[in-house]
Amino acid sequence: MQEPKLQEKRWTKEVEKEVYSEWKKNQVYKFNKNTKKKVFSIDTPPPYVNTPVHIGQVTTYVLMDCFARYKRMKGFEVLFPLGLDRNGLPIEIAAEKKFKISPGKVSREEYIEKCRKILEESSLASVESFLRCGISFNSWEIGKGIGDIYETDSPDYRSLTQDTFIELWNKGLIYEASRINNYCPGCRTTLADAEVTYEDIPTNFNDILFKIKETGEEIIIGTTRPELISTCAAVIFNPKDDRYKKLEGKTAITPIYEKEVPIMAHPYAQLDKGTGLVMMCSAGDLSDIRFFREQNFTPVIAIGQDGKMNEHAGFIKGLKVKEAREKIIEELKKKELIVNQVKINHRTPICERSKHEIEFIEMSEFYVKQVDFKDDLANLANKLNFYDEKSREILLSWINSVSIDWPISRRRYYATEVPIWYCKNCKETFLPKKGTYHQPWKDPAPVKQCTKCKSKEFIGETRVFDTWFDSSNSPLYILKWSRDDSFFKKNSPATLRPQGKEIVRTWLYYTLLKAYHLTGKLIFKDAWINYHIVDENGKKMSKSIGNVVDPKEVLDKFGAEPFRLWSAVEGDLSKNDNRCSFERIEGSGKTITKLWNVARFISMFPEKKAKKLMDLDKWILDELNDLVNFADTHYEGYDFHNPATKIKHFIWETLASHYIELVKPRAYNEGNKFTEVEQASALHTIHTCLDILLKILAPINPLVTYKIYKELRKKDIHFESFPKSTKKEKLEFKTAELEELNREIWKVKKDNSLSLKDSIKQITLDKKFKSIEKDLQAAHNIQSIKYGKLKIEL
RNA sequence: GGGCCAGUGGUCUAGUGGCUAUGACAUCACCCUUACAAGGUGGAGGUCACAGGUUCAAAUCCUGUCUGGCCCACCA
Repeated sequence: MQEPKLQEKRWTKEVEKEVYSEWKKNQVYKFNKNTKKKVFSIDTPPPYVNTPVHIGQVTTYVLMDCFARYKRMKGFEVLFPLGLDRNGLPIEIAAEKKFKISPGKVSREEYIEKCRKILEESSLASVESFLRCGISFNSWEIGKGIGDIYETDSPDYRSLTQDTFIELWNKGLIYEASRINNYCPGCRTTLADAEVTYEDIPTNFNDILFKIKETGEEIIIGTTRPELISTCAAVIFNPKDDRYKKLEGKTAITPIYEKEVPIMAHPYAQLDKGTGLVMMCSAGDLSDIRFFREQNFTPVIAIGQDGKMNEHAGFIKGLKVKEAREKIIEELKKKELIVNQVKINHRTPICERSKHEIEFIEMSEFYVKQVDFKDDLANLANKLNFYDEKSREILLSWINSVSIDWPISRRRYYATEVPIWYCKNCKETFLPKKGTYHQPWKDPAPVKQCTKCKSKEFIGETRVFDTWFDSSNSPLYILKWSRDDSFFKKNSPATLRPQGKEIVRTWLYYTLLKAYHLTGKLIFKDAWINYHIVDENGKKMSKSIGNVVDPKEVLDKFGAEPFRLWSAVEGDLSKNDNRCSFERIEGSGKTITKLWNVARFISMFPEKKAKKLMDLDKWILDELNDLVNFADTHYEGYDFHNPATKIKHFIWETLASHYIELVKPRAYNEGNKFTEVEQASALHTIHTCLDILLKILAPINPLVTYKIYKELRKKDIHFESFPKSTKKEKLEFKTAELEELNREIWKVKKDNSLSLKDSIKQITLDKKFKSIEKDLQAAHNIQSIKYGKLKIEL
């Protein structure tokens, strides 16, 4: 026996800092491009830099780190880069707020400059929580190398985005068209359907009087959008609706505007909704748009890009949509044209980001074809492995619902520019060469002279890309598509895409779509879709409720290891939301302490080679072997929850309470009651146990296992290989039986107010325990043992 | 409107037909036991959301209801 090799009495945050700082300094997880090992690649979600990192986000990165570390121990070279998302609206909005600017009022250069100012301040502050959690990203340095931190607004990344555009353009998969689109007045830009959500918003349902031109009779039409009466192009009723059959072919006159419109039968009108009569306006909602396309009506757009009514709206011109609605209702009331008004909850499309109500406005945008490829995409979705399987449905139902192509151009500034120039004279389009970053609004055109009309003047495109057009490149970027062909060829598809379920319809879908267009294949094999960390009461964390937990607070209070263990133990994030409870995180800390103490205890004993193993030692190694198997198969399927729960139980119960208590006397061997061979078996086994335990726990708790292993073995545990299972031993007794026996003895002593070290005169045991009788006798201080039905005599 | 998932002691949770329903946290009582009071032992606490059905047997299977969460939808 000696002094414990682990000096510190407990695991602390200070030791954590020592460990992760050392990893960062020595770049231990750097990606080796020339490796001979198989590559396991993780297409990590780039966090948005301008919002503080959320506890849920950190939890998902911790789990990704578990995957990465496990794969390293299984002999893979792991590509695990950190990306930072820096494009798009939130940055612009922050800049507008802080510097009181808006597009149009300042030059584009100045506007972009202000965005960069905002980005400088946000810098890498958000990354610190990742570092403190011991996450094994390949690099903590920003760079272009494989595995380095990348930024989505770097010229390197943006040029790749432009390259994908050029390639898709050349393949004929992109076209420009003028269509009615989702438009967010708050963000002042077109949105794709994927960026629109719905909310029930209370609004008035107004019954309005229209006149029939031919007969002079009045009809009643219900609508939530009276401000759009000026754009009404038809009145419809359901073909099965007998009430209105007589109106077929007649003409209705719209109130106030006095416009004559046809009345027709059409299945869009539902019998039981409102009065059964519907006024079809251009762009009141999506069904209107479809109707106009189908009927070949020319839409009249009454709402401008500023979200205000335009000249088509007549007397309500210049008013914002909501004001216009109030104004026209007032006017209709004055003329006694409203016969009824009811408050209803109307399912209203809103912008996912700014929460403004969506309007439908016609604009010219670039589109990526997707409607024609729905079947191919569904096939692809069926080939992708989903963890958990039920998440596949989210993607499939989204693909199924896609009805228009993907509008990718936006009228904003801080984003990747659409790389096109136009001949000023004949409007011929010119795309640049791939490989460099282009800013057509300020850079000269890639050609000197128009190939068609010989003009020498060009206009650069001013529009930019949807941020999803950028984000959906991430796997192409990290695998060096179009940059390092041999690397891409060797390592594509990527292994894993981990991401939140709420961005299945955007990030996951668009990534698959783009990679399919560009490569014809799946771009990753596995998709691990995570649910959310919610607050203690199961409510979603949100800024407005004020229940968002800052990961720094958790790390300051409890440290990384309790947090990491909690992340794994708390629940399976691929199946359910998990609740964030400080009490539970703190509780996990006790397990870390227990582990530390077990290791400290074992470190007091010298290591010995065992000539022969005792049955008790065989038993614990067997138990651990089961645990190795269990962990290995579950880790393989990205399940760390079930193994973590079992490992925790093993540490507290099987190992600490039962095995160590029983083996102690033989390990100490005071008074030489045991032979040298028997003692050696104990000393060998406790060290072997600790080794294996540390290794299976290393992916989950890298800092503490690293430290212990380093102190005892002088090696980096994370580059050891994952333990392999061995043959099962044949033992007379089962684990549950042994544990029950111990409990029974402890209970009898306790009931008789004896100390645990007090002796027992005689015990009668089942014969199956014969092979470990010496250990039982010593541990429980038994004077004599007989065999038969259990009986304890004090 | 359609679909999916869930409902188990105060809280969270395991349990897909079979002993007295698992475990954790919290709570209460007792105990310094040669690594660990950030420990140990023991106790209290549940009509398994509700109603009906299938079965020798139901937390578990079926039907319906209620509640919560999510996804989709052309609801004026």
